[in-house]
Formats: sequence, structure tokens, C-alpha cells
Amino acid sequence: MFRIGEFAQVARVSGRQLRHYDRLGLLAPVRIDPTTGYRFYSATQLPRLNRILALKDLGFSLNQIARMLDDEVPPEELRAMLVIRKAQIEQLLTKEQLMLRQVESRILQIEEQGAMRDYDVSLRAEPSRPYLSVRQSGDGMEEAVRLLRMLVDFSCRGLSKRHRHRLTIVAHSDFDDEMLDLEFGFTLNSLVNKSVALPGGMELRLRELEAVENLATLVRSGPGDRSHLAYGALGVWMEANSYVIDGPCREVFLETPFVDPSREDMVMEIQFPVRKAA
Amino acid sequence: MFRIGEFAQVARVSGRQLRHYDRLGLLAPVRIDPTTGYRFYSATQLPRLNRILALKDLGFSLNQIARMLDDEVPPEELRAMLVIRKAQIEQLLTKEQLMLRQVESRILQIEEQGAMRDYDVSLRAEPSRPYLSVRQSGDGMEEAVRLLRMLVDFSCRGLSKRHRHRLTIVAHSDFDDEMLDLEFGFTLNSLVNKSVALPGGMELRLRELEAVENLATLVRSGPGDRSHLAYGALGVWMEANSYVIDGPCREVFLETPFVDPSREDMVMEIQFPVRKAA
DNA sequence: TTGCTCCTCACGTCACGTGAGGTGGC
DNA sequence: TTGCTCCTCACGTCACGTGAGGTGGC
Repeated sequence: MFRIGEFAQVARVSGRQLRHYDRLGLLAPVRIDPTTGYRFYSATQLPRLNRILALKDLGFSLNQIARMLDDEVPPEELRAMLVIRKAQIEQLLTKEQLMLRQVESRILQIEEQGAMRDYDVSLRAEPSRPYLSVRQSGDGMEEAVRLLRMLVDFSCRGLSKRHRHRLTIVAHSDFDDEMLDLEFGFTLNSLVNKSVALPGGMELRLRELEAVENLATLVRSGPGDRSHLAYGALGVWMEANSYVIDGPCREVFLETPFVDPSREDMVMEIQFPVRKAA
Repeated sequence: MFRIGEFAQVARVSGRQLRHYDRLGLLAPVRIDPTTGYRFYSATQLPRLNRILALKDLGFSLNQIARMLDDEVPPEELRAMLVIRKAQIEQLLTKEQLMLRQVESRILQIEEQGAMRDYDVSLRAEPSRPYLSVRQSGDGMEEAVRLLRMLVDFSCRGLSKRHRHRLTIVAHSDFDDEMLDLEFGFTLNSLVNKSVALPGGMELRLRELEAVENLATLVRSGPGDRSHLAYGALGVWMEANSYVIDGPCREVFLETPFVDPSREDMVMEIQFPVRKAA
């Protein structure tokens, strides 16, 4: 018979821990003095305590351990709990291997550039959306900006805020192509009339913007004509994480541009569908 | 300008989370309506929020992130934080790889034996201790048991509880040896007289029981003559975890045996010094 | 007027660590 | 008598989730 302090020493745990396990019903002392409340433990309880500690080391919660030590639990259930835990650990491992690579690349970045990169890329899935758009080819940016202004103008009058989701540009052109082949429009929260006429003989038509499983995204704010750094950061990220481009790039405006003429800033999310390189 | 709900949607976080970050000073809204208390966010805050989330994904705490986003912090400190975090992740990885192997071996065990093994092995370091002992060779257990009884008897009279630590047997014999070469004695909490005479012309002498870096241990209780299962379990554990025996085995009595003649139980810890197999 | 969104408490999570304040046994 | 050990609250940890109860804006 040990008092709690001695027993704790033998088992290399804290007294508080033993009281905690007592309260949870995981390991009750063999005797409690009725007048002093002192707990008394027997050395024969050490195997049980050691099993508790062993399972705790495997990452099980105390509640789970309580179940596992219950003699009523059939071995199949025990096995199932272990198999589940195994899968969890495997998940953790791959997640942490990824973390490790990312931390390493941040360290490299600081060593090379003296600070953390200005852009943070994140990866997510994106569902499909109705997209009211017009596609246009040209060779200059000015044409594109004019069309953009027209769209913003139109949206303020002709398309209610409830239907409208976000102003989105899809870039169909290759990057080394001289010709710009862009699609301008709004993603929608709900369906609207099938097509809308714009000044200049153009017409917005409704189609579906495809869902994307892996979308590498990056938010930038600043003048619209200096986004090359952001694109560069996305490229570096893809290379570092072994992804390659897997579809046309999108630019999504998170703030409607041009509405406040005193601000040149536009906040947009740049999106690249990607897939793991072979 | 977004209200908190819209901003949360765009950033794919919860509103509660944004309020939490506001309270911590991590990300304050650009404006708070004085009468309603409504928080308003700008899309230009998204890059900062994304950086917060990116660092969170690397396992940094919100407090650490607050420091890392502070412009006053020099890049060397940033780098140091990342390097420390990298080391932590590496530690985690090796720990979890070990966990994974242990879980796998438990699963195998259940599949083979229909239940979890009765013994749980743990590994720890053990410091050196003064050891008051006598060494004796013989070929039978009876001789050993008689000596053990004598020691218990002596301890009750001649060695105060404060000095005495634990009754310990060191097995110097090889296992395939016919001859038993055992050392009996007490580890001590503090130094006592250099030697003690026992009946039968024997003498306890003081020496040092060596420290052990890696001690594989297992607690068992039950009649003293049926410890082979426990030894077997230790052997299986060593094989599964690629350890080999690296010194004489010890048996440490956690309850003084023989004091209650009605109980045949003895609770002991079996200890093997081990090292990683080459 | 009815939903909808927002607000501020405040408890719960998980496994204890760490005092605070008080008491039995040598 | 003085330490020593033990006892029971009860707060703190970490990053929010989840109501409770109440209020502004369309």
C-alpha cells in the first residue's frame, strides 16, 4: 500500500494526474480513508496504470482509454479503434511532412530575400457557378479596361446585388501568346435571363464556370497594372510544391473596381487550376 | 467594405474566428460602427488574414503569429522562429512514426491473440544508486528464496525504512547457463555503514548499481514462480522495436514480499538494460 | 412586421499544472 | 511544535464552437 505521493514516484506520474484518473474512474485507489480522504494505492495497480500510460502515448484520449480498458469491450471493437487511430496517425504524418517542406521553403525565402514573401498562396476546391460573360480577343490592355468599366457600369444598373456574385475574368490565352483572349463577366448567386445586350453590339451570355478540384489562389491589392509579382509568387509556389497549371487562370475582383475614382487599388484573387506534377 | 459575415465567407473562416482575431489584436476591422458595434472589413485585409492562416497551418500559435506579423521584428528573429518550428516538426515526425509502429504491433497482437497482451513495456533512463548486496551462485531456486526471506527479515529489523529504497535482484547469469549467479540486496536512498553481517557467514557490502540509459521495464504481479510470460513479453517487445539486451537483468520488488503470508502475490518490475540493434 | 445579421457574455473542450487555504500524522 | 504530505476547490491553458439573450437594418 502506497500513499499517493509514493505511488506517483514509483509510477513516474504526478499526484494530480492520479487524482484526475480517479475522478474519471480510470484508476481508483484500492482504499480511501474515510476520515482524512487519503488515497491508498497497491503496487498491483501498476500494470493497469502502465497500460493507461502506454495507450496515452499512442495518442488515445482518456475517454477512449477508459473504453479500451473496459473488459466488456469485444476485441473487434478494440481492433477497430486501433485501426482508426492508425489511419489518423498516417494522416498526421503526411500533413506534417507537408508542413515541414513549407517551413523549409519559408526559411530559404528569408535567407534569400531578407523577409517573408509578400504573397501567401492557399489551395482549395471551388464549386461550379453560373457565369454571365462575354469573350473577346485583342492585343492591348486598354480595350480590356474599357470593357471592364462598361461591365461595372452595367452591373450597377442592370444586375441586382442579390444575383451578382463577383466580377471575374478568365484568361484563355497562353502566356507566351501575343494575343489576349479574355472572358469578362459576373459569376452569379442565382440564375438570371439567358443573355444581356451590352453597348457596342456585345452580348453577355450565360454559361457555367467549371468546378475546380485544386485551385491555387492568392489575394493581392494594388494598382491593376502591376500584378506580375503576384503571378511570380504563384509560379514559385507551384514549383516548390510540385504542381503544374491545369486550366485557364482566373482573376476575381473582391472589391468592385473603379467605383471610387480616387482609389487606384483593386483587390483581386488570382486563381490557377493546378494538378500534381507527374 | 464587408460586414463580418461577408468577409468571413470570402476568406472561408468563421465570424467567431474573426472576432477572436480582433480581440487578440491580430486583425482589427478597418471600422467599427460606434452605435451598433458592427465590424467592417476591407478586402485589402485579405492578404494579412491569409498570412495568418498560412502561419497557423504551419503550427504556430496565434501569439507567435502576432509577433511574426509585427513589422518591428527583424528577419533574423523570424528565421529563428521558423528554424525552431522546423526542429519541432521533425521531432513530431519521428515520435509519430514510432507511434505508428506501436499501433500496428498492437493490431497484430489482437489479430493473433484475440486481445491486447497482458504486459506493457516502457522504456526509460535510470540513475545510479547505492546498492547494499551480496552475490551468490547456486543451481536451485530454493536457496535463492531462502536468502530473499532472510533479507526481508533483516530489513525489517536492521535497516530503517528511510534508508532503504527497494529490494533488488541482479541476474548475472546467462540465460542458457545452468548455474544461477544472482546478487541480492537493497538499493538505498542514502549511504549507510559500509557492510553488514548476515547469519550464515554472509555479508552485505555496499557498491554502486550502475546508471542505465535505456531500461526496458515491465511490471508484473502474481506468484513468483510464473514470470516466464512477462519475460517473453519483454523479448517480443525488444524484437519488435529492434533493441537487444545490453547488461544484466534486474528484478525490483515494488511490494516487500513475504510480509503477508496469506498472499503469494509479489509485485515486481523486471528491467533489462537495452540498446538499439545494429 | 418578419427574417436576417450582428452584438456581447459565458460555458465547454482536454488533460492536467499551479497555487490557495486548510488539515492529519510523525 | 515543526515539516511533510495530503485534501478540495478553482483558475489558467488554447483556439475557438455553440448557445443565450438582445438589438439594428431592410
